[in-house]
Amino acid sequence: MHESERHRVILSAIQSRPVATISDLVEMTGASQATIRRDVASLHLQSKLRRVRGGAEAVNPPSQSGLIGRPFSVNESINMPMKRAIAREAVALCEDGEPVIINGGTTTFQMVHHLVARQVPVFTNSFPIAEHLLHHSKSTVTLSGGTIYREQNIILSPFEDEVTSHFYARKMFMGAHALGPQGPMEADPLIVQAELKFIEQADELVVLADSTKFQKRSSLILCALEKVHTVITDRNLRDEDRDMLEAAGVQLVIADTKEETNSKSSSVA
Amino acid sequence: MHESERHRVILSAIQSRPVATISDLVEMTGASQATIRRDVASLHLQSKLRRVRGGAEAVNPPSQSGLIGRPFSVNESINMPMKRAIAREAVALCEDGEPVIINGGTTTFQMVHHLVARQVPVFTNSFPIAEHLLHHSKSTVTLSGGTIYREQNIILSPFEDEVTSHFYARKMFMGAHALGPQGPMEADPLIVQAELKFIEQADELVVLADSTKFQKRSSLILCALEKVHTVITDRNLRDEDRDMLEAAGVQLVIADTKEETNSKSSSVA
DNA sequence: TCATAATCAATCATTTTCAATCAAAAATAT
DNA sequence: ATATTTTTGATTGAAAATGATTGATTATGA
Repeated sequence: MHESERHRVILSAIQSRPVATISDLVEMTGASQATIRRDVASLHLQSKLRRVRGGAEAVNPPSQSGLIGRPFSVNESINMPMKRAIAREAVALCEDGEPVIINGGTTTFQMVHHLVARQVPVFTNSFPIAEHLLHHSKSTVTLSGGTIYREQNIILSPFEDEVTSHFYARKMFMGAHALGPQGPMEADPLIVQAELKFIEQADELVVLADSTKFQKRSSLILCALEKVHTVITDRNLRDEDRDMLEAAGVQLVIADTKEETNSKSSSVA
Repeated sequence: MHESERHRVILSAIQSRPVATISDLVEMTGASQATIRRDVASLHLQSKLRRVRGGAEAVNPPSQSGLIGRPFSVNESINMPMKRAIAREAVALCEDGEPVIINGGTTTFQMVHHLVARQVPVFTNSFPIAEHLLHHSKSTVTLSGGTIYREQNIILSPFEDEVTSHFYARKMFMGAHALGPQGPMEADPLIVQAELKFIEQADELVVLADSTKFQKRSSLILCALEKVHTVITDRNLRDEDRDMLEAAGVQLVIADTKEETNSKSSSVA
C-alpha cells in the first residue's frame, strides 16, 4: 500500500473513534509500526490529525460535528474492540470489485474502517456509512431512497424502491439485536422493514453478532435461522449456541480481538 | 501506443483505483517506465492528476480536498455572495412545514445555510445538502435513491424511483447552467436526468440563476421557459432578459447582495 | 516505590522509486 | 532520400521509503 493510500486510511480511521492505536493502523494498512509512526508524524505536522501517545486522534474536538456522523452513543465503546474485530472478518469475506449490501447498524458501521483500504462497491441504507465511504474511499456508493431517520441513522421509505430491487449482491451484511434458534431478531420495526427489503437482493446473508446477542431476545423475528448463510461472532460463543448454528447449517466465523493471523475462521456446517 | 492514447489510459486508470503505480501503468500501456514517468509528470503539470511517490492519483482524492460537503471548485467563490443572496430569497419563498424539492447544485446548496434556521422538510438528490441539513438542522430530510456521483455531487439512478414519484411539493428549486428564451439549460446530461425526474413532482418550478447565466448558452434544454414559475436572480439582470421572462409569464425575484430586509422581491408577471 | 509492560525515537540495511543521461527509433521537415 | 526534431527505452547513480532492531522513555499495576 502506498503512502497516499495509507494516509487516507489513517484519516478515515480517526473519524469515527476516539483514538486509533498504532496497532490498529498497522493492521488496517499492512505496513510496519515504523512506517505508521512516520505517517502519523507527517500528518501531525500537516495538522491533519493530532498525535497522542498510543496513536492518533482527530484534530477537531469531538463536540464539533454533532451526533450524526460519529453514530451512536459512547456507552458502546466497551464492545467496540469486539465489534471492530467482527467487522474486520466481515470485510475479509468481501472480494475486491464484488458489490455488497450493508444494512445500517452500529456493528456494520465498523466495516467502513476496513473498507476504505479496499475497492468494494457498496449498497447501503445507512447514511453514516455512505458519508464515511464517500469522504474516505473511492468506492462506488449507492444509497436506497427515502427519509433519513436520525435515531437509527438509516434511510427508509414506505414505498417499493426500484433502486433497491435492481441491486444484486452476493453477500449482504447486517447486524442483529438478538440471535436465537428462531433466527435473527430486531427490536425496532423500522430496522426490520429495512432489512427485509434487502434480504431478497443477495444470495448470502451474513449476520454480524457478538456473543452477547445470543443471550438476548426480541419481539420481532426477521427470518428463519436457516436463511442465514454466515454468522460472525467472537470467542465467547457458548457451545450450545455453536451447536444451534451448526444444526441450522450456518457457517460460523470467529473473530479474534487481538490476533491478526488470517486463518482463524472455522466453518461448522 | 501513442502519447494521447497513453494519457487517456492513465487518466482512466486513476479514476477506478486509489493510486495507480508506475508498474501498473507500464503494464497497461506497454510503454517503458521512463515514458510513463514522463507522461505522469506532464499530466501533473496540466493538473490532470496528482503525482505522488510510487505513481499517480486523481486530483481530488476523497480525503484531500474535502470537496464533498463543500461542493465544487474554488473558481465559483467569486459569485458566492451573489449565490448566497439568491439562495436566501429562495428560502424566503418556503413556508415552515411545507415540503420542498431541492435539486443539487452549487447555487441551491447555498440554501442550506438559511434552511437550518427553519423547519422545512426537504427532498433532495444532493448528498451535500442532505449531509449539511442532517448535521445542522432538525428538519426532515428525504433522499432519492441511487448511486452517488462524486463529481456532480448528486445521487442518480437509471430506474424509476418510487420514492421520488411519491413525493409531492409545492415548490421545486433548481439551478441552471444557462437561461435563455428556450428555457433553462444544462451542460451535463446527468444533471438533466436528475432534474427531469423532479420537475413533475412539484407545482411551481423555481430557478435560481444569477444574471451571468442569461448570457450563457448550453446544449441541453431542460424545459420550456413557460414551465418556470419563478426565477431568482440579481440586480445586474439586463432589461431585455427581464422582458423575456415577463413575456413568458415568469415571476421574478431580485436578490440584493447587501440588504437583509425581507421585502425586496418584485413580481413582474 | 518498584517492576513490568507498552510506547516511542533513533539507527541502519534493504528495497523501491526517482531523475538524469544517452542512444535508438520514429516522426517530421527539407 | 537525407537531415532534423521529437519521442521513446535502457542504464546508471542518487534519493527516498520501508522494516527491523535497539535502547530510552513513559505509563500501569502491584
